Amino acid sequence: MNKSEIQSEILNKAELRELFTDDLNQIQKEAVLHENGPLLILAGAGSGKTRVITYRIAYLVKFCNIWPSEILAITFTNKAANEMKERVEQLLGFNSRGIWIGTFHSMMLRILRQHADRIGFEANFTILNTDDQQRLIKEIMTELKINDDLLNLRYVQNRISSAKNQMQTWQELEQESGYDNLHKQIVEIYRLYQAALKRGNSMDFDDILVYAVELLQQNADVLDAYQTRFKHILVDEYQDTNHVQYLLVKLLSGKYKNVCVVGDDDQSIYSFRGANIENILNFEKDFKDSKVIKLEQNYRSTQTILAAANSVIKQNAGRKSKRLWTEKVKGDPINFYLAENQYEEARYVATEIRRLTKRGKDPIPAGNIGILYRVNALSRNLEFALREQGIKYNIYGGLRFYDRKEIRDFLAYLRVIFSDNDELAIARIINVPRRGIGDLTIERSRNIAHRENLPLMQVLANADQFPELSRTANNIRQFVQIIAELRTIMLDNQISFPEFARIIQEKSGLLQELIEQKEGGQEQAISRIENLQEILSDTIEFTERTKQEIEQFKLLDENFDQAEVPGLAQDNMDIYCQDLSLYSLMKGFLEQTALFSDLDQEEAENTVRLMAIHSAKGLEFDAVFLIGMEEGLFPGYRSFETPEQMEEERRLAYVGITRARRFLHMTATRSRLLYGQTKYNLVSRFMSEIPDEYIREIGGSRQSNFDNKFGAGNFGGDDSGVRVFGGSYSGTSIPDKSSYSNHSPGGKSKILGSFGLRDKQQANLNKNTKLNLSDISIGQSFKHKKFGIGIIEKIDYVASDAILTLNFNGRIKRMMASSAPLEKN
DNA sequence: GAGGAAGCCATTTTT
DNA sequence: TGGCTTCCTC
Repeated sequence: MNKSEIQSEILNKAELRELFTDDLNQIQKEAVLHENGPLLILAGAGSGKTRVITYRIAYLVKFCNIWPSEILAITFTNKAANEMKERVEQLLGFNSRGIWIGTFHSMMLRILRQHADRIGFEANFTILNTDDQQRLIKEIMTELKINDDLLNLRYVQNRISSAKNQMQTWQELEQESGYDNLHKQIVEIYRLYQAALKRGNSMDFDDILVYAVELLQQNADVLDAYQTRFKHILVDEYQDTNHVQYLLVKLLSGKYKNVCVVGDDDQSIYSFRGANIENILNFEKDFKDSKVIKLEQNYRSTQTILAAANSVIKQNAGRKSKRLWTEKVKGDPINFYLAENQYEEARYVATEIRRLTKRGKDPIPAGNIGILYRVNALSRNLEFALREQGIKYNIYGGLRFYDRKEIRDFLAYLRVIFSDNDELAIARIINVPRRGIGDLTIERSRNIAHRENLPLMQVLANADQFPELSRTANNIRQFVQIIAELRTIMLDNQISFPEFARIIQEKSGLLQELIEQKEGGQEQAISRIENLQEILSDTIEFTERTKQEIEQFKLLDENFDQAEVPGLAQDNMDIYCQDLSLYSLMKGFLEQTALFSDLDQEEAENTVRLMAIHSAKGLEFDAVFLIGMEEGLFPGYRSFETPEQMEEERRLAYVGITRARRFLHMTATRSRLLYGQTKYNLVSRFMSEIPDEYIREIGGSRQSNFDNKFGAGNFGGDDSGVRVFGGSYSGTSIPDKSSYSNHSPGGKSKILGSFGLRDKQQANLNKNTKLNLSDISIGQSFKHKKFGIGIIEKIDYVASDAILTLNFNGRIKRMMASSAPLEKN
């Protein structure tokens, strides 16, 4: 959107309408102007949905006598929320502060803080992040002495989380099925976990939504207040909402029914974390008399790219009917490159990127190029090749800033200084850096705290009074001393928050430890020190922002009659920080870091961006590289189990393809070294779903795996792929032999055997396969070193491998034939 | 309680 | 392959 076009301060209503007409197509306009009643906007990829939402908000305020504070707009991420705020402000031409724009979590948290007492919490309850959550669950499991191979931490965490997403309490989960021992154990962990959270006056992320629903369901007055206040509710990315979120939308919109949801069922890619595609598919049933508007004109991609995306996604059943179209040019064909191995694939990507950025006419800026992949592990090979070509890049995803150890440690110090009773935080840092206080001491101190009903910090402060702690009392005193000093500084309130943060890093010894590691030659320490500095700038930024926020609220206060503006008086109460004291700032900062995984990270300046396809949702690039288009990788081997999962993979492919504006490259390899194993994957089925006319093949046919019976041509003896590669990319050397170390001639001939597998389902020539595929059959029994005797119930053939579903005396396990430690019984 | 060796296991991610 | 956990020894 052109900023200068929208100097809305000087626009009267007629002119604004004019502007609407200019900027929106007929259908978008219809969506914006719809006033009352439920509205479903099915917005295809690149159809301008963000524009529609922001215009709609502006329209409601400007033309429909709706106060900003009567609007609730829900986004998928905090980043999206900030962008939306900015764009709405541009349109409105005045402060849009009163509008509640944010994620479900941040908005519901705001509500919960106001009414915490109604659900049995103190108003200053704390939020557990994923890490805290894991530690707590682990503690409980250790206490229960659970060491079952099937009950690993992640699995339990997932089960609890999905129960919560379904609004299932542990009691309800318990009733679900009675006799399964595994199930019982999960229920028991869930029960103890909830009890521990409650005891600590804390909740996890999922709880925020669960408790919000409870609050509204059980308190008619509270529900009525919010229903009355929020005359309009807008929800973005509705296809990725889960059941609890659905309930919240339903509850909050109960009075006026002015709920507008925007989404695209074809882009639903988060079912693994409880997103329910049915929410969007059933919207018309759930909300009576709803209007449906389809945005089908794509403003992003060339015809070729869009046609390819359409032909892939149309393989899915059960979609809302829609057909994206574009007025854009036909554009370049999609390049498919079949590489020998992952090194070549990476080098192809790097060379092509260089070519795009350096081309004479109309070069593509690096910042407009994205490399997307199904699994983060694929980014590693690319890094090397990109560096080799001197291409600047940024990797998104993987370990996030706030998940880093040193950052978590620092935040834990903040929490410990802030509160006496944050047991998880204390346990985390009491021995960081090393102070000679081990697990046993922590455990004992905790027991004392629970026994004596004292905050843990006070037990530590009086360590010498408890005989159990006498051995380490000296070390504990050292720790208590540090915290006490820091706390005094906080209460004295004489220095700024950033200064204080720096002092914490020094006094705690965190910084010193890293400096010593750096001097000892440990490379990682350098970036860790940088991260600690980075968080200092976060505190500076946070202080500034808070200052502004408080001022803006003052301004609102002076200009408006509190009684007149719905919600103003209330909102004034619940801003993060009431003042700029250290205490207040710390409180606000901790709250933010709990919810904001990436304090809307600065967009890196003009660098190529690497990320998992999931993270690319909502983004677009002039040129996109989709790498690793291989069966077993994308679609991932786990998705072979059910048609639903396969459809989600296909939606993911659709999302990936539709990120591209002009150029799209898709790549696969003949042999891929991943997780320490070389695999010979078939080219992804998604490639075959794109008609020939849109594709230009380089280095090999994408169809070869499917129609080539005996490996003639592309898998023949010569390395034609390499020649094309080496020949057509000037400036690149032909890949040296070392690139091929994983690809022996023997390996090649073995690929041949896997061709017919899809049809015959029995060839077995893959050297990785421990079990002979042609020998196994349903009903056979095998011996597993851990689980004992198991019987094969199901065999799913995948590429040159197979997923076996085995029944070990009632326990169902799935394993890959190639790697499962099974012996014939 | 610390540190090293051995074993284990690998999606996707936001809040 | 490599990052993380657990087990074992000092």
